[in-house]
Amino acid sequence: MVSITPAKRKEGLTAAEVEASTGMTAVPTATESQRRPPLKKQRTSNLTDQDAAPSSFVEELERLHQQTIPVENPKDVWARAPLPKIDPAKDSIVFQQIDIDDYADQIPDFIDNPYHLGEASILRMYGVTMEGNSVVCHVHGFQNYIYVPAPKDYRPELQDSFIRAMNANITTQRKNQNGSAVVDIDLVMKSSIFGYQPHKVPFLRIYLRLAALMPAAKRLFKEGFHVPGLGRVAIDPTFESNIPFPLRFMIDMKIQGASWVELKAGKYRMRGGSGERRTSTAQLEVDIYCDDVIAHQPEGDWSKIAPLRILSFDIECSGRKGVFPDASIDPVIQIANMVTVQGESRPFVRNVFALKQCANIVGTHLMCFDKEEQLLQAWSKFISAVDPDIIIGYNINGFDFPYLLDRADALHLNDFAFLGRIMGNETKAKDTQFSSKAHGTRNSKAINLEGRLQMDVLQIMQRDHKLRSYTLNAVCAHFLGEQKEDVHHSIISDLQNGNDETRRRLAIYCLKDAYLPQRLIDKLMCVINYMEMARVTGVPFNYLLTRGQQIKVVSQLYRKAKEEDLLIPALEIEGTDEQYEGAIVIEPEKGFYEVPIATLDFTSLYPSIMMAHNLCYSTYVKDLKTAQGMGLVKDKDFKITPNNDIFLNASLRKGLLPTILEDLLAARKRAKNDLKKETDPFKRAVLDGRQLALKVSANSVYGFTGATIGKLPLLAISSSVTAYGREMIEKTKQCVQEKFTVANGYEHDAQVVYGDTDSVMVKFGVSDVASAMKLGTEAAKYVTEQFIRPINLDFEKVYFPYLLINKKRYAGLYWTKPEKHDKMDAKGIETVRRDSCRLVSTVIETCLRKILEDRDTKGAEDYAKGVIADLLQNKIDLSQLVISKALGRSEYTAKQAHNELAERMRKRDAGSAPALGDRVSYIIIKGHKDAAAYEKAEDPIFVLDNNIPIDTKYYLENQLSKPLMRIFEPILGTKANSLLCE
DNA sequence: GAGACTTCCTAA
DNA sequence: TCAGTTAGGAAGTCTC
Repeated sequence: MVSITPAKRKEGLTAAEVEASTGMTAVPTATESQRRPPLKKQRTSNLTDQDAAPSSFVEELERLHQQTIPVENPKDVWARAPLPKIDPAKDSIVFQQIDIDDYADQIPDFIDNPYHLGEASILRMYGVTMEGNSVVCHVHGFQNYIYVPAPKDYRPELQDSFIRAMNANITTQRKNQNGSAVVDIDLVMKSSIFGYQPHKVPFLRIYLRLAALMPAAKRLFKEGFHVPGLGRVAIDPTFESNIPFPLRFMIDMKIQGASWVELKAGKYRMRGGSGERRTSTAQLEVDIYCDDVIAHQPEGDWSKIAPLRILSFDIECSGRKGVFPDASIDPVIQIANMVTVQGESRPFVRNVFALKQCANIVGTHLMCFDKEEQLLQAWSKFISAVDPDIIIGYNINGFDFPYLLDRADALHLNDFAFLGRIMGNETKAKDTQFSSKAHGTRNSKAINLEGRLQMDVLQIMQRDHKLRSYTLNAVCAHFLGEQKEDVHHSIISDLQNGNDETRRRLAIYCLKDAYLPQRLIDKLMCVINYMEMARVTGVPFNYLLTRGQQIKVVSQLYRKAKEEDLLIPALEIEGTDEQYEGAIVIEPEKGFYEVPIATLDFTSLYPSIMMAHNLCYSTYVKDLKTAQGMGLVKDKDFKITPNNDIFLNASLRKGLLPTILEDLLAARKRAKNDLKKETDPFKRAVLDGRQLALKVSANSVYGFTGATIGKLPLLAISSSVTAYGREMIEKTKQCVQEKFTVANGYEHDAQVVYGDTDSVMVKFGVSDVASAMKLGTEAAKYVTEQFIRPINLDFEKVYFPYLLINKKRYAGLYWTKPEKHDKMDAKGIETVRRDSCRLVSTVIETCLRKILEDRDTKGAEDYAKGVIADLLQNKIDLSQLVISKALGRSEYTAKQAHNELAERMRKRDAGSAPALGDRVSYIIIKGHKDAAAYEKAEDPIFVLDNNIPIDTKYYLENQLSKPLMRIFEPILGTKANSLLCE
């Protein structure tokens, strides 16, 4: 039996209760802040009774335990379902592929090998069968290739000479090649996607023996080389020569990311036993020829998801006081693990690997070790035994994995770091950097775990959700409405060095930190949503976390281009800083509107513009002269965009991007329809994830064409899109204001009071919501008729009342039905910004509610005055005053509060100081007169521990006053000033 | 002390 | 070798 201990519960306050009793409640607050307890002082030494008290999490463990089927030995549940007997002659193998990589090796004898290659690139697909067996599949015979336009005098007879010349040059550049670089050349008829080409022209498809030779081949063409019989050959750009090899394979074989593949009986060969040598730890290892892999499109029955095993883990290490743990010194003392089958609600493995004895925990398999080396080795074996498909945790890429690897290294454990599915492949942490305009720069680490997906929940949160803080604590409070029970790192060592009970306490914390990432992933349905994104865009699952937005569009573009014999050039990016004009923002008629304001929106504006006007690389013509040269006639064959760019009409050639967008939007419509009919919650989740992925994908096509630091920028597309958009908004405004007039028999003259990019806000003059809705619907229909299909203006909602503060800043009650408003909506103002302190957002939010919902401006004023009084009397809890900002760069020209603080913190303890990309929290403390804000910023914990006085004047004058004035002024006029003078 | 410039974050 | 877009408010610092 699993060791059962009756939960030893000492009654005590929960952490939240303790916090609540110590915090001050000067601010009656909106929902979000109620979930967040006030900042509490962290104890840094001396264990108290409370430290031995078990947490309420034990109740959760007990619940999980009660659902567990008892087993003799907890390790018995680790292994996967046994592999059924397979007869390769009779049984097909069907699995969901989740990861793919490639390597170079000798091609086995039984594989068809027409070029008699020795060593060649081999693809390796990893996956899981519906029965839950893990699979590694070696795919042979697929050669990487690039295209170049055939040189003018190229003739098929020159092929051997051409290959020899390339080989001579490539092997001289790269020595260690075992065999020649170029395997074969095909002469094919294709055309470039980049600019309209009326005819296909000859291209050379050059097959490379090793995938890794692609950059060398590309470079060779760029630099030029001599071909006997042809002369000097220099070609730039080459085509399709910058795509990752596994993706190339998937595109050509029509395999979508995370989709199902089938290996027919008789077509594959099993490894192990008397067969080929096994190289992986997967249950089933097979070889197959590339053309024999059958790809199933992820639709209908093939939308299902295999019973993937998800391991969530967390480690604790024993640090020294005030110093961040250092793997060369500080031991790993506990590792907690939870293993769940995707789609099931309960982890079937819950265990802790602990250093030194530890009291039992209900429903938890405890493994205690005397030596750290034993602990680490046992955990490594546990990974192989459980054989997880997905490994999750919080900051596992940034901390847990690197720490474990460094620690194993420090202890000279030679057999620890083999955590992937390929035998002999050592797991290492490699520094990586990711930087983009949207997400800034961030350093992280890449961990190779061949065949196992990694989902670092921290990274997922940072990518997908804009939050004020990304600590596990803050994220759980936000999404799960519950707190992680925080153990300050300085007491971890004390707990470890205490007794069985204190170590038990620590283990419970550790377990909960392993459980929470799983809860988050489940709640946000990350696995399903990411899989659907991989399926929709066709990229391998792990690209979604390790790469940017562009690869997803590239994958779709390549797939569509291939169908039409179009080739994609590998442009050298020269990082131009040239910008193009974006969307229009209509000058707002600022003010407080106590009449309904109807909002009309263009649905999927940019995608619909690209579809309506056939904007694409393949329909683009550089200039009029070129168009005339091709005998094209304006209007009949092409149109000139408001940006003065030329694109063909769809009647002459339908663009690829419009086709991709139509497919995406049609697929979304299908998914949404299916969703309406579906009742099974699991299938519903899949469909919902799909429609979301389809929408996001459609919207990112425009951004891709405008990405000047990108794979295939064509600003003619992006700037024409925005130009059309600007024209449309202007026209919409004009249309509405001209049609809805007293002169035309309407009650009032309509007025467009604001509009941004794809929307206009209309005051029809009517005083009730129902009439505004009716007119809004009528206007949307009328305007839509003025545009080309599929452009569509939609009536979406009414704001009433509506407070229009400035461009991109407004608030109002949001109505979609005339009976009752749906919610209060705020855009751009302090309530939705992460860089204002919580005091400001809650005060503004509460004032807005009083003004908009209660229509009680006086109440709002009194409330604001009350808060100001509390602030000046120091009655506001510290947590309300924390300001946070992202540390966006390592060098700043101007001094910045958050950066100056980060630097000071680095001097105190480099390990725990904020890193590039992290959000830095700070409080403005009292300083000498005239001190700049950056001199007065301090770490909230430091302020609390050292009882440093707060600069309340700063919070009043620099944080509260202006936002308050901005919302009160449109209502009270200059009277608003009196608010602050008392 | 005004205004240019830097930085962050949001709207769409 | 990788990295989606522009518009725009607001706060703070720098410069003269």
